[in-house]
Amino acid sequence: MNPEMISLHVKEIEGVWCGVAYEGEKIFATAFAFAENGVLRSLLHAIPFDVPFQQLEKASSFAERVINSIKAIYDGKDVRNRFSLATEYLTDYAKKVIEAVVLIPVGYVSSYGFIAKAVGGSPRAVGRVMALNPFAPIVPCHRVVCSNFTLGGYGGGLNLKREILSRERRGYSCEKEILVEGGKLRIFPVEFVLRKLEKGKC
DNA sequence: GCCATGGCTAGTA
DNA sequence: TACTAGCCATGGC
Repeated sequence: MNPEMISLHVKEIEGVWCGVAYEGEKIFATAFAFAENGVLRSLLHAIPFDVPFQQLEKASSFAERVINSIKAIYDGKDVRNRFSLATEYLTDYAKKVIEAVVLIPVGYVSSYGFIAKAVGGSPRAVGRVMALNPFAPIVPCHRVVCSNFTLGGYGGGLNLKREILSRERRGYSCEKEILVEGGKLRIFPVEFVLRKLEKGKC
């Protein structure tokens, strides 16, 4: 069922602009950036085009919770809030990819290719879903990198992706497998990516 | 480098 | 609708 009115709330916390598009306790899009305009643009791009929206000065407590979670994820904290996401506007394939990415824990990354092996489809298609992910960083697309542990891409810029990953460093050293819908997903310590980046600098 | 890949979108009829 | 061309945050050779 379509929402009647989507509310937008955007807030700056310690230099980072976080935003959420929501109705009741359901999230239609989230975004974060270093500029208010960037966040608003992402939100407006992601919400269903045929639904009216309003920008609120005063957010609900739910929106505050979401905004705080976005900032906590940016800070590299282990956020375990499970919000209700409006995935019904996504294709079945995008839902599968997003459900797998949500399960990648803090301190680990996976690759476009391994996600494609786990849920089906091709690495390129996974990259496309990540590029269109309306729920960044609640759906942690920053934890999806290339198979050679280079960064790949990121809507908010690769510097931002590197920044978040370096905050998520937990000192893990072993890869492992997690169960996702459709199969097993191989995940790797974020250290693999950060080491590769540090080598690249020299 | 180059090409196969596959999901998605916009344009067109 | 249905089809098609073209776009991509890739991967493998």
